[in-house]
Amino acid sequence: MTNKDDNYESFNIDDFYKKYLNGPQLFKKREALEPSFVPHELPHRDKEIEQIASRTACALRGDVPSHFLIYGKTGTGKTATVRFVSEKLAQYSEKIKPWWIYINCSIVSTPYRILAHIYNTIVGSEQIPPTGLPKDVIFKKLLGLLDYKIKNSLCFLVLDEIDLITDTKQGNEILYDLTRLNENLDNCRTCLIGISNKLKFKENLDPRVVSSLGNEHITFSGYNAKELGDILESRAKIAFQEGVINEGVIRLCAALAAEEHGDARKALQLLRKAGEIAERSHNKYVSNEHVRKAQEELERDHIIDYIKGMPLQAQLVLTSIYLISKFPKERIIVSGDIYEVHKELANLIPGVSTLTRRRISDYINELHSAEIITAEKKSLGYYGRTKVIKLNIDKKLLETIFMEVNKIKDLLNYKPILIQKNKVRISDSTFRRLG
DNA sequence: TATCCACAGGAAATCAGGGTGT
DNA sequence: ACACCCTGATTTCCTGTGGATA
Repeated sequence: MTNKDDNYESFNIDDFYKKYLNGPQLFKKREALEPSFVPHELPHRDKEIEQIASRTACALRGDVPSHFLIYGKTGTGKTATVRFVSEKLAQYSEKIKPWWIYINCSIVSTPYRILAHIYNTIVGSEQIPPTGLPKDVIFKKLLGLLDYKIKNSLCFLVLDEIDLITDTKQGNEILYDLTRLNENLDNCRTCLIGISNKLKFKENLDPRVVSSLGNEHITFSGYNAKELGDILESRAKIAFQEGVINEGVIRLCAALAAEEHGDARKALQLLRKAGEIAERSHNKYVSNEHVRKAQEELERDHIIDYIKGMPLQAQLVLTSIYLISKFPKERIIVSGDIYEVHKELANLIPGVSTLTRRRISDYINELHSAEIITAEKKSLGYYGRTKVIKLNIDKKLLETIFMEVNKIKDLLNYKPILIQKNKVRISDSTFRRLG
């Protein structure tokens, strides 16, 4: 929920709704632009559809496909293609239709929950509680259920964003267990399909898992601008009223999304947001200007959501960085400074504990990979090895975000002791001298 | 050339909070 | 009531390290 629009001195909701209803209606079916929408056709994924179809086709003859992996960056149609093929496969399955169970590892992220999710999906209710039982008990229950409920048939287990669980020992273990499920089953067979955004995720995969899962894989490449244009066009026809979208708008959305890695999700988001902006400003059609605004807003929204969704301690780490960078004097921010300032801030808020260096270091890394800050490892010789941190986002934007976070808004004018005393770990001149 | 700074970051352990079946 | 389980956040313990300095 964003409430940018209701910050007026007095907002009249009745007028607003009346005006809204009388305004132009641009959308016909907005869902067609959502990431979860599975279209009837998937332009420019013929090769990929064919590969997945041929890997899984033996299911039609009662054979068991071997496990496989799918690689490709976000918005290249991996999940949509799998869903598309699964529906087609069901159409052609004469006797018993195979089961398809989708597991999104960004949500269902622990071994216990993966097992519970599979079990609960098959029985159709929450029979396994969210926590409390031993894992092996659930595993045995699941084996029994598969043999009983999916008798003489096949169950596809699709693990989306599988790379999110392979960085831990437990994650690897559950994958190993899942790949060997068939050895413990009598009547039912399973096929594992792993979907990953990261190409190099195999690196921290258990070699035993690689051998049964990773030998075969399908790669989805990004769409180029023309292909994105085709996708947008076919979706726009479903989503918008006639005449709302012109070709230039589509080309612009496609070009902007192609600049990333050919991300269709991004292209669709852009188009949807542009439509919303046009509607909000009572325009009858979408213009290039709306698209550019949409891009800005999406970027902003993304940052705002991310920061607001961070745990308080992470927000405090970011606040520390903000406070150090706020004071006019150019200075180098290093991890040690952040640790000190965070300690001060944590002591100012009741019920918040200070963290160890180790933990702060993890938060710094997280902020770096979210591209909110840049943290560059630097060796300063006799002055040690540290990370040099820079704030990547606009300070004003950060202020407005933090003004809405109760525990933090009062800290925004706090002057950290190391600023007060003008303590500098590594002086600017030293830093410059060392390059 | 040995030393030493100021951390980085991996692995395992711990803790609190929420749960289980008996 | 009890022993035991899972999870997520964090701590503890630890080894590693690039390069200016003595």
